[in-house]
Amino acid sequence: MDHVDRILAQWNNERPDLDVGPMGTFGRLKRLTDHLATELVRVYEAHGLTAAGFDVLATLRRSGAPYTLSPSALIESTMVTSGTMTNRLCRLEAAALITRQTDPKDGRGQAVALTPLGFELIDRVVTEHVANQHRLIAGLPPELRAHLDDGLRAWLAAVEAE
Amino acid sequence: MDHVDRILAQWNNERPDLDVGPMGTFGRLKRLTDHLATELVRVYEAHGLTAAGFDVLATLRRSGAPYTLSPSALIESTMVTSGTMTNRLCRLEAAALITRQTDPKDGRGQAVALTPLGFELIDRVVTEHVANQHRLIAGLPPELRAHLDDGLRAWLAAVEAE
DNA sequence: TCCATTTATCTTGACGTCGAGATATTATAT
DNA sequence: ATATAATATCTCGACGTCAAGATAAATGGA
Repeated sequence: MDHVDRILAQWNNERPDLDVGPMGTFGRLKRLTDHLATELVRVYEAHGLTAAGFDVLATLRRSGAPYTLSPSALIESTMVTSGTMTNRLCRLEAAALITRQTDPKDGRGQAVALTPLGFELIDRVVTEHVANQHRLIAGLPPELRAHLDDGLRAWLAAVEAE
Repeated sequence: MDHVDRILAQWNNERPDLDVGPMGTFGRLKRLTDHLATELVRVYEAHGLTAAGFDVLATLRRSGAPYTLSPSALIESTMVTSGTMTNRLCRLEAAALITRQTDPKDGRGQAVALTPLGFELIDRVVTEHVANQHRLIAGLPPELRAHLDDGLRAWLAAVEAE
């Protein structure tokens, strides 16, 4: 009988006509994600980064040398709008963690690249980030974790298939 | 080999020193939650509500007659800050979906109550919302869904136990 | 060649959120 | 009784996000 169960019990009282079974799944998903996001942000902030900044720097870092992508590619990877990406890039550029140069081949395009400073920073933060994720998932027994992974993978595939 | 698997493969290439197994779980969790949130918002917006507004109205509705709670109780239920709740309540009050009255027993406190209009609205929206959740989870086979629920419940309990 | 269309990015305005601090009220200790 | 602490809510400023539209550059067809 956790927080979500109590919510479901309230709905069953007030709206017995509704089958609120799925609401339990959605509710735990959201609540869990919120908690985890809060914990992950701690590490970013300890290094002066936001989740948004981490997202961009990590995408550039894992893309491999020369750690350069177009804004469009970053938008695609991170699932945000172009306005959001412009804003993220402006802040990261101001912090000297990335550079922006116009593509000589296509005057419309930009090349976003990690600076040495940005590379150093994201490499350090990612190491801590992964350790943080290990810590946060440690409370979930391996078998349950495997089941969770199966469910997440299947559901995500179903949702993205549409 | 989904989107998240590709990210993990990139990290394995670039940072083979890191054990990024948990990142797969975190990544699918976030990606799935983002997709689902987008779908849920469709229903709210079809009725002129935001997710924030729905959250408050639903909390009041399921609390039962007289559909009245203090801002503090709403903050507790919805896991937002006091500033956020004040902002939400102002908007809902302006839309005539709730009323705010100072508690006669305690001059510091307020009583937030659904108006008849708010009650009507949230009852209609919740019905559609639940149907929407049924639709979104339909792509996940029952056995996988049961495993997912087990994992979510256990992990949430572990995270909230700290 | 030249105009219309498409593409890539940026701009703007509105909203939701948080954190820190302000204000008002009540509770408590002396 | 009074000062202090605790509580409930609100205010303010900053940030991240989105949607819609603006700008600039490349492409393609007549």
